[in-house]
Amino acid sequence: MPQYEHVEKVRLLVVDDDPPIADLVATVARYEGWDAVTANSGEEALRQAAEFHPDIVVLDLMLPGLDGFGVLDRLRQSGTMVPVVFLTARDGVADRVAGLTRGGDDYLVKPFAVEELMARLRTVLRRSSGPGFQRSVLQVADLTMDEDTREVRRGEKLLTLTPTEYEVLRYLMRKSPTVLTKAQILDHVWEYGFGGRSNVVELVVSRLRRKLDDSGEPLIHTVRGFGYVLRQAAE
Amino acid sequence: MPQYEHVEKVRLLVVDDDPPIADLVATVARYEGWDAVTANSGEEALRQAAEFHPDIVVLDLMLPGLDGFGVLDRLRQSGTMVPVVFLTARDGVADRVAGLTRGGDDYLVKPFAVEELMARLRTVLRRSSGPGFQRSVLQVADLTMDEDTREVRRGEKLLTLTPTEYEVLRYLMRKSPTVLTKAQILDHVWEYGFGGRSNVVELVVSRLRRKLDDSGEPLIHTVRGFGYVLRQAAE
DNA sequence: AGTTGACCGACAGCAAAACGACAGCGCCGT
DNA sequence: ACGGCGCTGTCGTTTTGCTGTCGGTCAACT
Repeated sequence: MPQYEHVEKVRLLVVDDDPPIADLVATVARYEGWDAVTANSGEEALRQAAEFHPDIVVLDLMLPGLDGFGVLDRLRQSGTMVPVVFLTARDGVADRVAGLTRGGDDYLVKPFAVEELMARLRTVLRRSSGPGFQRSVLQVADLTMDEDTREVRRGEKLLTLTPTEYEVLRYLMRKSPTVLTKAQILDHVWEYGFGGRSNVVELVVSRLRRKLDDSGEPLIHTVRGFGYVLRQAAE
Repeated sequence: MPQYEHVEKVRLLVVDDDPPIADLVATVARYEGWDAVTANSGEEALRQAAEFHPDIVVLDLMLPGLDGFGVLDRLRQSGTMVPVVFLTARDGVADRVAGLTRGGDDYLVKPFAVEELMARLRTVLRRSSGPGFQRSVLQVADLTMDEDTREVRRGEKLLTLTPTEYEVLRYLMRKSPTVLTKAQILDHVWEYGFGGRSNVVELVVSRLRRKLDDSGEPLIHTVRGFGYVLRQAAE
């Protein structure tokens, strides 16, 4: 079931001065089976990095005192090549971030969706773990999703999905054949702090169905009173 | 038989300003062999959390004084990652609930059914107790129920159950081979405060029988004048 | 054979889900 | 800076199918 396999648990360090955010990320990561620790300041981050030896770091750029850039410099000075995914405010330092993402690192704008962050983390890990990294292709029945090229196919047929549709489908595919509630989908795929009603989930599912269930048997099933599943219909 | 196994008893803190509700939940939990304490205000909840060190918390969001969100914040600030299942009024704070299932927590709308609550608690515990959590599959004779995929099978044959049927069957399976009275089933599977003390249970059992006893020997047996059991017929 | 409890078909009310239509917004190209 | 287009989410309507009530029939125990 898991797409990315480590022999050992992935070790994640989350650095954000807003404890709820740091905990949120750490919690979600632990649910994926990772080891996660948090730091709420740049200084603490350096301490944790030295002790914990993370495989990957989520680093907020906007930190009081020693900021994200500072943390990054010090990390690199100490010789560690640990990959980093940056977090930045929307209108923050977007241009300066661009230069940071060369080494296989990545960045995300706040507020983000947790599934999006986890996907980026998995991608960065995959790319940075040795040279011969392989593609990540999700598959459920005759539906495939290539996370590198963002190509989605039902059988041979190429589907054109909007960003939201893509994210919802990825979540459904990743969790398949587990049944997900609308609240779970909403909470994982939409940005934290999104106020909208779970009605949007129905809508996106409806649009997804039109695109992918058009050709062939339905793959997205409604579990009335509970939620949705993506799976091949069992007999 | 139990899906989630603690070496020690599960420690549950129930927070609700309505004492009957809090006691109801605590009582059911104790009946399952858990340790349970109650708190009727946010302040008391924090005190209890500090003293009792629960493994999981049931937290009503609508509390006088320090409300559920406040309690949650304080809990998290104090560094405890204890998982929480929230209770909310139907048209109350349903919108503000967005984001709560993201960290692995869950929520339930009042009035709820006790078995539903217990099931959610077990799920959350299972998922948050370390990595590599396994599926929860109930089995009685050749009848299986996967609580993640909600797939129910009699032998190979896949059954399609409505939500109520599913809940009644889960309760029967979980308690098998104990005989349950209709009142017990009604009290556990239907929302507390459900008015119709009619023959709904008979009806649902009847519908269940048609779906699952159709193929093979009957598994649901009537104990006339008392109730129902789910078990393989004893010769 | 009578009495009581259980079973279950039929129906109606209702809640959840599907979806069409529209409006706001951001993004992009010019 | 402006205009256009496509994406997203809201609203409201339609559709679906679950749920519980009623009441007649059946089975079991006395």
